Amino acid sequence: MSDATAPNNFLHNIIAEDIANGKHQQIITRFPPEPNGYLHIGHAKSIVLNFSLAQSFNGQCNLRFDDTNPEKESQEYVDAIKRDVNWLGYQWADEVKFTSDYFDQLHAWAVHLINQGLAYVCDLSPDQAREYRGTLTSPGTNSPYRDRSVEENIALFERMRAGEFDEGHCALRAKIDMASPNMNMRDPILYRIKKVAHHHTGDTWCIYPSYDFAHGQSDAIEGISHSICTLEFADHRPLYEWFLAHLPVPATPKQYEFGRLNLNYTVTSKRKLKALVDGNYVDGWDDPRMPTISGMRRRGVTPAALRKFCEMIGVTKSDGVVDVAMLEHAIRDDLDKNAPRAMCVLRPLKVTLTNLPVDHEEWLTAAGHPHRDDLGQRRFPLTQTVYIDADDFRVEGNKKYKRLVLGKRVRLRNAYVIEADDYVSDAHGNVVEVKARIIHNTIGLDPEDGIKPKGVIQWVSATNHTTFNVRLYDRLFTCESPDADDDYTQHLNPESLLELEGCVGEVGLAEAVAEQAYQFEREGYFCRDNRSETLVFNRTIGLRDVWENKG
RNA sequence: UGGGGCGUCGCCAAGCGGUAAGGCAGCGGGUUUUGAUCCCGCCAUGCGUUGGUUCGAAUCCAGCCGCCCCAGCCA
Repeated sequence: MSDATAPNNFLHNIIAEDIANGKHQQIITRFPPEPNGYLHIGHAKSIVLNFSLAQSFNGQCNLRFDDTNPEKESQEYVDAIKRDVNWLGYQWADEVKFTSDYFDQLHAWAVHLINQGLAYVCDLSPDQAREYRGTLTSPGTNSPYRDRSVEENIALFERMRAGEFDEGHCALRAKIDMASPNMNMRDPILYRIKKVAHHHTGDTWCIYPSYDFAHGQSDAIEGISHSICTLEFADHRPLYEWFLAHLPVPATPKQYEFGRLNLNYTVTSKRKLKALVDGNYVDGWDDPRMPTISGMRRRGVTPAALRKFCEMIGVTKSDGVVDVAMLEHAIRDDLDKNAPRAMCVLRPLKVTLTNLPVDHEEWLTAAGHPHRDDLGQRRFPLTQTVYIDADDFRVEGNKKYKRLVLGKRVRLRNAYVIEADDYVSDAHGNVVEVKARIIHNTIGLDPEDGIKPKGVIQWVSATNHTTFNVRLYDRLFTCESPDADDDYTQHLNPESLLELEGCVGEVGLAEAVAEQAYQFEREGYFCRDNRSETLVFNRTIGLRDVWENKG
């Protein structure tokens, strides 16, 4: 990444020290999603963290699918995740890895533990196991199957693998300490029976390793130097280390935890996002209102903006809630610098320029971007009738209103200053047409009579333009912390999507490429939708607007 | 009432014993053919709290208080 900086977070410091004191020469990190849903902005934080850390130290970052639970996983998610990581701007080292690639090794290590007398097949049902586990404040009780002989355990585990038992009939557990104050050490499950086909290994297995039994060892197999995960796994670290200490693993990776991202006004729980999709509250995982990477992409958010945001928020172990305003800032910051400008009228109001002939067609040019010559120029025609936004005309103005007012002047952006002389209204009193005059010799110049316009408004030729629909998005939730409420759907914003039809823009917009950002001047940033057959623009985000904020 | 983690400006976050960076938001002003951008200025005598150590503490020690996570054969 050209914008890859060296964010100095505590993990960066730890790695720098490990290199300085010779503990590691080669830094290898990994991003290990379970393919059970689409990636969201919380994953983006982890992706940027893992890849940028590796880049900072000339190391590598692997992409490993933590696919130990075939019931929830699918190839669709695998494909989507790879696409999203690449789109964010990262390329993993070597080929994509799967925890399921290590199932043979993991199984052999399970047998190793049994042979060491450190694992046993337990016949307790899930319910019974819960009772034996004890509670947060009281120790558990040893399973009655805990002292089976090595031979019996080997035989039973082999029968589990062979499919002789039903799901839930038994499980392989580590023999650690049922009285441990750390719940994870109370004889955790190593393997459970799941007679489910796996998206990557098919029906080769009917027993699958648990997250705990698979993760650290997979890290060891890949030579991961720093295994970074979120805070809720901190309690698993002793177990992670226990496996590495009791197994003949090729390396000893270290686990470090950081605080996951929380964003106000949005949900970042994969479960809840899936419910929004399944409940048809949104138009799929890539609905532009979703905080998923694919949703933000479709909305028009750029990879650079997301990376910038991730660097802005930092990485610590404290769990806070980041203000979406920070995300919005990162998006505007990138788009302002890179999006070519164009004029677009969302709610067209006809303006007849009475002192121009009916067939007038004057081609004007404007810079593609106010500060970037490399973005070229654009051309559009000025004709006798043009459209301006209905909000940009008032019969009566006031000191604050800086647009067109009857009897007053305003500048048509990139064109002439005009003065409104009259207007036409319909039966309901709505203004349907404005009659105005151009002030001659005002392109690039102030009126010769010294009467300057108060403001500038965008416009589009009424006879030569591009017509399209525009989707205006607002935040999906009206409450600041929808994630905190199980009944979060009650906080859904009924006005999160407003589709405008018959919007008009510069002629050049007809060739807009999907996902390519534009700034529609005075309105905001938009990009052509990447799914619609017809011409549709999604509003990524509006311009920062002091006027609006003050009502 | 067990274990783990965290508490610095409205939000995020530097700081690691020498007298509180930065960003976001906000406020005030300047430039501007986008009420945008850009530019300038303002914004924590105080770092959860109470004591202690020290010439000196956000930083060290002790005690409180508050918040988050853990009792899936989920990850």
